[in-house]
Amino acid sequence: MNRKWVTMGDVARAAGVGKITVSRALRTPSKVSADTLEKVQKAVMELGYVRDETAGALSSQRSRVVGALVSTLEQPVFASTIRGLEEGLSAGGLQLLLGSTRYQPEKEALMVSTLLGRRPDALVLTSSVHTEDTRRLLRAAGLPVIELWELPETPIHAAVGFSNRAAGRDMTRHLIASGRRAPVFLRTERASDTRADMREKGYRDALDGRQARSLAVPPQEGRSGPDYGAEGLAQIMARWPETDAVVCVSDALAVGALCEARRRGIDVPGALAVTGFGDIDVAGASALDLTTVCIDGAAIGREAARLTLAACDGEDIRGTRIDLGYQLIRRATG
Amino acid sequence: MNRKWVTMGDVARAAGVGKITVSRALRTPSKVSADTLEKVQKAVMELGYVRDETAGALSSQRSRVVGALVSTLEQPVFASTIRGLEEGLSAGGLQLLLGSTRYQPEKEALMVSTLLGRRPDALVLTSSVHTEDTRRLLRAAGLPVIELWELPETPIHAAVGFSNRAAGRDMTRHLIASGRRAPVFLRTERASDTRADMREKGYRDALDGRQARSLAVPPQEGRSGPDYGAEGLAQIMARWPETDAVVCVSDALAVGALCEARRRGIDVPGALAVTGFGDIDVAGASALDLTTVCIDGAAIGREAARLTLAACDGEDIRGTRIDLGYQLIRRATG
DNA sequence: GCAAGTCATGGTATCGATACCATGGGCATG
DNA sequence: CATGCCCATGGTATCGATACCATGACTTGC
Repeated sequence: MNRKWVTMGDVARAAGVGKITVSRALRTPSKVSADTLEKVQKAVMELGYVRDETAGALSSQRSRVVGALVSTLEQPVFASTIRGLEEGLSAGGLQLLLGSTRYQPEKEALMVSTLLGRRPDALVLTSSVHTEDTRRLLRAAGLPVIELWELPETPIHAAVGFSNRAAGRDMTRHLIASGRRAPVFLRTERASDTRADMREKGYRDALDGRQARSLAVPPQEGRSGPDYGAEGLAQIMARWPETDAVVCVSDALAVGALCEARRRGIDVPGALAVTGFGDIDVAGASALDLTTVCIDGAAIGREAARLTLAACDGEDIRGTRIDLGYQLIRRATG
Repeated sequence: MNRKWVTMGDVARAAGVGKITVSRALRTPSKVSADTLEKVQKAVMELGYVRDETAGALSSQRSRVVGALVSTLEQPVFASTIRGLEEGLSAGGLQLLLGSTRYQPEKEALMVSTLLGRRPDALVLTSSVHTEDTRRLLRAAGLPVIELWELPETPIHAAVGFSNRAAGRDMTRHLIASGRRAPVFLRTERASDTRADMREKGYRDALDGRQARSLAVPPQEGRSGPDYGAEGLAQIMARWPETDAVVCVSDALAVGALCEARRRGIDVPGALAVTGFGDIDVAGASALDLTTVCIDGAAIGREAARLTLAACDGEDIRGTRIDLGYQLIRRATG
């Protein structure tokens, strides 16, 4: 394999100018005369030159890379968030370096450290609960950090999201207001899924003294959200037969729970309400028609990109908290 | 914001050794005595040192970064592919730099060029049809390129995937074998979605002379797969009332088509079969129970990672074509 | 008409880590 | 005991682009 790259020096020689002029022509064309700009562009085209951003990052101390960490990409709303983020960043000339923690808190510090090795200009974390190791790393690095999907009271620097707790509370209140007496919260068991924790807290808020019941299905390799939902519903009905509503932590679980309920001949929504979270694309399909909470993942990503660009422009974003809210979508299942 | 990073020189001073020894202690610990290794590690911990991979990449001419390009992350199987890829790469000490083309062919060359700016050690492209610009860039860069999700006759270097055409053909044949006479192919209209093109070709192969009918719904901002599926079904029934099967290019479309059919009181699968593609997690849920083609996206990603690591180790991967196949999942809708 | 200022351009040092070569100590071998 | 080799370590040049400062040409204003 050919391992020779054309360098800025080659371009400079071909164009008959100094290297630095080539650099300016590409980075800040306004600082170069129209004449030389043209010569440089011609040489760039002819040689097929692609600037080495790594070298540029080293000398300018600005990498034009933003590191992002998500728990998983396989939840569609996170994928949308990343899309929004990537669109916004690339419009501003920044690139995205992606890592995933797979809900393992001990991986977070490791991944942050790996990302920091690339000297990103900012970091976007899709989570707001961090280990002490992670916090130490972030403090030492001293770069802008933007947290997504939750709104901590005191973000590290800035946060974009909505209140998972309020969303869980509103959904549960809605169920109670429409006559449900014994709603149960259904989730998967994950040590560091604080978004799920907050939704569950919201559920408990709404119950306010009444009996709160929560079931957490342990995740297993090779099984999917709907599997857990189906299994969870079976366990719930076995343990608490009087249950008349299941508040699921995600749409995937809700779809599984809903189908399992129907399979057992339980009348939904007559005898049992089932609600989800996220409003995935199939949630509104008429065979499911799931009552859920709609989150605009792409908007969260876009807003995060906007903040990131501002921070990279030197703006002080500390203390910014942007609440993008959520929307309770009432459909057929509750 | 603090913009000062601890350097290798700082660590060397603190540990009382030379910089180069620190480099070796971190990169190839076996080449350093146990004694100095310990001293270096202690200094690293105390100073909170994180190696600057950018600088390392510049001097070693190996970035330990792999660029990946996908059409979209919002299709769950691509998300799984990326997960598999990322898991495999990070196990081998490589990082993933991600870009997305959003099905716009003219964006591909731009994105490839942007990725090449980071001097990746290899490139993974989730597509096999490239513009001439892209091919020129790849040739000039001369790095290993791995194509996913399709199996071109002559891959640039290596390819991992399955035959979309065979999958489309098998699904259609299955429908014909079970007595369907007038299957219609339903897809979204995207200029460069060659995977959809190949599935459609397979559909035509299976019809072999009989009348092939295909409907392409134009994509619009803010609408989702199920929307297109529902709309597509409506148009199909209006234009070709005798249709007794709809072969959808994706599960998301199939869910929409299925629900729309039911809403119209069409008996599925009695009067109409509906099939999908991808086996998304909710496809198997009993309310849908969709007949579809299952693709192991994560396996494609893992296999791609394996090849990438081999290529980075200097192995010649040219000509490798790995067919991971697919599985026709027969459920209730056809 | 001359000082002051602006603009385009180039030279050189620098960013932080690694490759390459050099060096010196310790050990085995004859 | 001398030779030779290996191992651990360090010095210096280098990767490719940019920051900073300098230079010279040319314009502007009184």
